[in-house]
Amino acid sequence: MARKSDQTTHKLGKALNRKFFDRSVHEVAPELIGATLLVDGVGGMIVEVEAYHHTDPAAHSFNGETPRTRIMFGPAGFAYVYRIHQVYCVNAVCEAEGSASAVLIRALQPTFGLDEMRARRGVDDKRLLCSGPGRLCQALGIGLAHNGLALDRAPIEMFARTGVPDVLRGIRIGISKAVEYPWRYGVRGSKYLSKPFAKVA
DNA sequence: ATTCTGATAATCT
DNA sequence: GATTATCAGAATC
Repeated sequence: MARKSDQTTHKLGKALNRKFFDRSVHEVAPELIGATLLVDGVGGMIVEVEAYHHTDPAAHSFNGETPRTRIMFGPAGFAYVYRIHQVYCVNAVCEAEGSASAVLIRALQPTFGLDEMRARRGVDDKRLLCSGPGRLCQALGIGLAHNGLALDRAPIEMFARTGVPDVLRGIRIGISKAVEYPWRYGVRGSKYLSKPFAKVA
């Protein structure tokens, strides 16, 4: 059921390499807004992310390395995938090896492979394809098999944004610790956010 | 538009 | 046995 508007693409910047991620999460997270994430050619523009720092009680890495969080303690530029309830979430590991910081990818604006995403998700509404960390993993076919994969090698591709979008900042969602840290970023007015941002003056 | 509840499984204590 | 960086559907404002 792809309509013409579904096939609209956006301009892709240069491919992101590991160097891009080897900086503070607080620099990388806002710059990922407007970038593009594809897995096997399916994906879209990132419209919402959250930063998790190793000094942050809400981060999985806060209490030290465990088998699950091993990837977060490795070098930057790799995918950390974990399961929560019945879905998966993807993160981009940032900063130097051992810093255990990552950016959670929370929502995409679907642009490539709409039909495949609809088939995997079992819904038709474009707004429900990738508007949430679990939804976008299902739409792109991401699972535990992707844990530890490099973000700059097949099947994963990431591209820089070509312009600077209007980026909003706010408090993170769905966590119970360090609730007040304003480390969520998103595109102002996007229809594809997992939740609207609270109004800010 | 906001709030709630149950599903369901790996991980850690 | 407790916890969880979620989702969908239902109920209520």
